[in-house]
Amino acid sequence: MADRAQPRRKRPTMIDVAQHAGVALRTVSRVVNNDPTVGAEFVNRVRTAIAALGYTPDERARQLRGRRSGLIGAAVRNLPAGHPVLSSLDAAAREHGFTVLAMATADEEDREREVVTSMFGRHLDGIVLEPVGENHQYLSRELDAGVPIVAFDRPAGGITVDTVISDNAAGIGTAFRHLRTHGHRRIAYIGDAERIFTGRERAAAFRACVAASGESITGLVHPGLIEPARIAAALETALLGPSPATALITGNASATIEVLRHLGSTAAKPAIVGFDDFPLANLLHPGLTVIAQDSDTIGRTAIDLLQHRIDDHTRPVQTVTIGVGLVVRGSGERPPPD
Amino acid sequence: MADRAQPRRKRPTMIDVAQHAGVALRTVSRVVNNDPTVGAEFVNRVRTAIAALGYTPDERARQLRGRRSGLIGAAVRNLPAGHPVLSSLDAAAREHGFTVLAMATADEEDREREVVTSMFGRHLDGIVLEPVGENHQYLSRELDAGVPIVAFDRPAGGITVDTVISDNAAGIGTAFRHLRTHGHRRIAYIGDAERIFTGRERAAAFRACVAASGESITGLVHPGLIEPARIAAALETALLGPSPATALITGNASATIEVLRHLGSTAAKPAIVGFDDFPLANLLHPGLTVIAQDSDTIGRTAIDLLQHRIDDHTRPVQTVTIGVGLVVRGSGERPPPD
DNA sequence: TTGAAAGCGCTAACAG
DNA sequence: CTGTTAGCGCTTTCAA
Repeated sequence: MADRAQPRRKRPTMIDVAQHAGVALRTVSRVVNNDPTVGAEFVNRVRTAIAALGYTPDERARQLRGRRSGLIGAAVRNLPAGHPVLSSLDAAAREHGFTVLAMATADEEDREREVVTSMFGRHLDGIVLEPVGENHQYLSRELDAGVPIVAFDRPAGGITVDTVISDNAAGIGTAFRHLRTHGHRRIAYIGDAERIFTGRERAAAFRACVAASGESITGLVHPGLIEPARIAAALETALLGPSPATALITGNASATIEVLRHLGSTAAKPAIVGFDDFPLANLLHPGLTVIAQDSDTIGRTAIDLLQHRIDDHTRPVQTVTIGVGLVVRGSGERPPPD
Repeated sequence: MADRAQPRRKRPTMIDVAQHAGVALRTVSRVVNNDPTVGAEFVNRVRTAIAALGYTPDERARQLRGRRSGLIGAAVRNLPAGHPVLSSLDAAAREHGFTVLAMATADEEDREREVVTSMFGRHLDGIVLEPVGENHQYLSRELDAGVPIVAFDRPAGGITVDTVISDNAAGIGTAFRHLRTHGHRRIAYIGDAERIFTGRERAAAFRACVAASGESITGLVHPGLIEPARIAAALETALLGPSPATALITGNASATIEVLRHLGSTAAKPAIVGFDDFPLANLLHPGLTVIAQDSDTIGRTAIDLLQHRIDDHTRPVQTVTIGVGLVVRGSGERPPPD
């Protein structure tokens, strides 16, 4: 509380430091940037003055003069709710000497645009984007200007950028075969809407699996919004029809949770393999068998691609597909009722 | 892929736009900032030039000249792992016309300092901080300079700033009374280390509850690191001693999860009330009864305090305590064995 | 209503 | 090794 009321003191600038130390502006700049060609005596004087005045460099001015900012923008859907990739992005970026500046797109296209535009305006060293929607043409100008951009989780539409995605088809295939191995013939899929890239890919892969198995697909595929009523209806169709499913594949973590919630108030005990792992999946009874994305590798790969693009903006654009794993915990190994 | 190889085109500046439109620099600036005192004809010419060149203002230069940045920094422990407050911070900030720039402190003091210093250097409009460690004296200079800072979840040590915290003592009290009401006499606490503020507050509140109840406290209070071995040992002491506990209060979400995990491989079925709610708490059997923090109100309050501080940097510093709630789901209503 | 010129705080050429 | 001098791209006095 001390002196909050005193006249807002102006922050000292490099000039103030130079005067205080009795040296030229340039010398202060050299000391601040650890230029080795400064005499020990001068370094000392400047350091003392900096400490005395409490000087901190103004990043805005510094960068205006055209240095790298050391900042990578991460435009992600949500900041909080289980964004495992963001933490590995952050860790990997740190190892490359970058700081991650995260902003949420709230899964809205307009918001994404605002966020990314604001990042451009700040001249960050690069941008990692979890694209929302289908059209990212608005990025093409910056792309041409050489701004490094990497997309992850879903591709950016209408532009060609380095991209990191999970092997969704392989994941669905693995889940399907796992359930078949455990004796299931009627397997249903409940997942996200197909206007979302991952929802589309996973539903398509599932349809291909069913077709290859020779089963009739009727009543088995349920893409759509993740909301209680829709999920309840999908479950009813899948589990109570004339040729009911004995096993489920859920298309993402939200779908899994909604399905489990609904099943909790039901007698039905289908086998379940969920797409996406989540922290508490092993506390359930039985534990939830999942297809786990390798979020750590996704994050690291995104940063690697960005670093390469920063180093050479002419290198060929690359799409990297990251493998997924099956984590067996019990829910996917329940046999079908005889 | 089109033309990635072409010579990196320089981004157009305001001067380029002015030349292209055949007007003065100042006029372009006026148009960009929606200054109404510009002739319609000029506005048109400038707008056309902007579109033709794909001009975007350079925020760095803009802010260097001393405007508000519209950015609020959020220095939080982790970006991903269940940070509910961050999302409400983001939402509330947006309503105030701010964008949240989130950076992770990784719960390391040095890292926090780096992050916050970098935020200062960027001259953000304010900073919301989840403090790490005990000493935040290094902030006092900026504080005196009038930079608005708000702490949440834990107080910042050694400085006086607006603060938002949950009513930890009330939460523990509620949990304790709830378990007593359900017949428990021996209630144990397993929580975070006491060098952490919330760990300290909750353990202290728990001790006070036990003392008030007249029970002996021996073997009941277990603060410390959240790691399997320590939790296992604590559980053993609490549940298998000469006067065993029949109910548990866990000090935070990590502790709860570790406790549940351990109990899963055990015959013991104590009643449990966890501090902190988490997404899947209601999928467990029985559902987990928790003390839930009001993260939404915490986030909104932090932004409100920041806004007020921005509007008037002389106003008295304020600490706001946010109430917590009891969510009954089953685990906390188990009776003690007779 | 529009324009010319002076900086914001800093780094980068170029001299001394 | 150190100092002087231009700007970076923009906003802002102050004139026209």
